[in-house]
Amino acid sequence: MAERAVNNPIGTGESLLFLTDEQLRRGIEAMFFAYRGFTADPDRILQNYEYGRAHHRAIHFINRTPGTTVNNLLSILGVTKQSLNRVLRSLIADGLVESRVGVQDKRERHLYLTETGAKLERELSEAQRNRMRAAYRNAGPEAVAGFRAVLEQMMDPEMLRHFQAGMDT
Amino acid sequence: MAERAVNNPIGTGESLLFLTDEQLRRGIEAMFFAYRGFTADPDRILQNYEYGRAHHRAIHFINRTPGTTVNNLLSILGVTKQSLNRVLRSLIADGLVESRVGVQDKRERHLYLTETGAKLERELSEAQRNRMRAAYRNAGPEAVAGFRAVLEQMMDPEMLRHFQAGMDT
DNA sequence: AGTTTATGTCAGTCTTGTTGACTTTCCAAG
DNA sequence: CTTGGAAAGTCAACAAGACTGACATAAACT
Repeated sequence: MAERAVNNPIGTGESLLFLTDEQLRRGIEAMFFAYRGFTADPDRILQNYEYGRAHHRAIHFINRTPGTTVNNLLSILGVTKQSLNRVLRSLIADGLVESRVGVQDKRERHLYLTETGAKLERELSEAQRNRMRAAYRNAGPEAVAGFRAVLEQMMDPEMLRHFQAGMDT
Repeated sequence: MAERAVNNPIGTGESLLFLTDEQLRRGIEAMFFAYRGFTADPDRILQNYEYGRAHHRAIHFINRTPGTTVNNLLSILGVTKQSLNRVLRSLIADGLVESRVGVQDKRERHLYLTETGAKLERELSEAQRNRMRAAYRNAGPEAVAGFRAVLEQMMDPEMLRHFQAGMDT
């Protein structure tokens, strides 16, 4: 087994993985450089609106789960409520997000995109999807499955929970 | 073709890719959540040293290419020199990085990790490699190849250049 | 000699994260 | 029923790390 592994460092067959520090380092740098590309297009667009990445994240997840509460958004984004609040305040003031007091629990605020908010969301996600689509196409179908599998394994358990929660919506 | 594509959205066979916005959205969120996991361990460690992610990045690439110049580091990291300078200044002051005046071109500063710097680098990269290794193992060999292929496709051309430059070192 | 390049620094701003203190609302134990 | 704590959200102040712009120095190039 050890011998086969040496001959097939990251073989595609039935061999086990034999991973050198060097190969792992390349994976790490791939993540670093790719994430830059991943955020580049939305970042460019956001400058025209005087918003930042934090606004993009809020808009994305409010769009994914309309009516989500501030608290739920907090645990998804992993920031403090004060930090998120500043972002939400500006989005609400600018009329991109609507905040409705909860019916059952009046402490909660349920968040929705307005038509303006949905329009920005589409502009941002279209740019990001175009890049993702191009990457998927050029890499091929098997690569996409592998990409998703490794990324899932890289998540912390709670992040994985949030990720999978978005599957059944 | 359209029919087969519908039946095999991201088939592994000879079918072309048929990508719904929903599938692309999952890929986008996978990147978001996975990047958090990717940086979680180093971030935790860095708190003990009163450093941030910016210091980690500098340390990583100085370790990858010892003797690199400030200018080269700038184009890899994609930040302004003022921003990088603040980070380098503190690392040099704390004795983790050494800056040597260039021999041929005395305007250049060549950067090296000291023994202390190399020690922190090992601590950080070990944590990050462990996570990457675990993700690779759980996802399997074919997944790793796909992961790398998609990430490369996601990079901007200049990032890809820097990424590939690190292959032959 | 004059220009460009590589680096460093000062000052000021912006985004986005943090902690601390506060209000409103809900719920449950006495 | 009341009261005290927990939960959700808001306001204020601060810190890290990015940015721009201006300027300085030294070395290299033309």
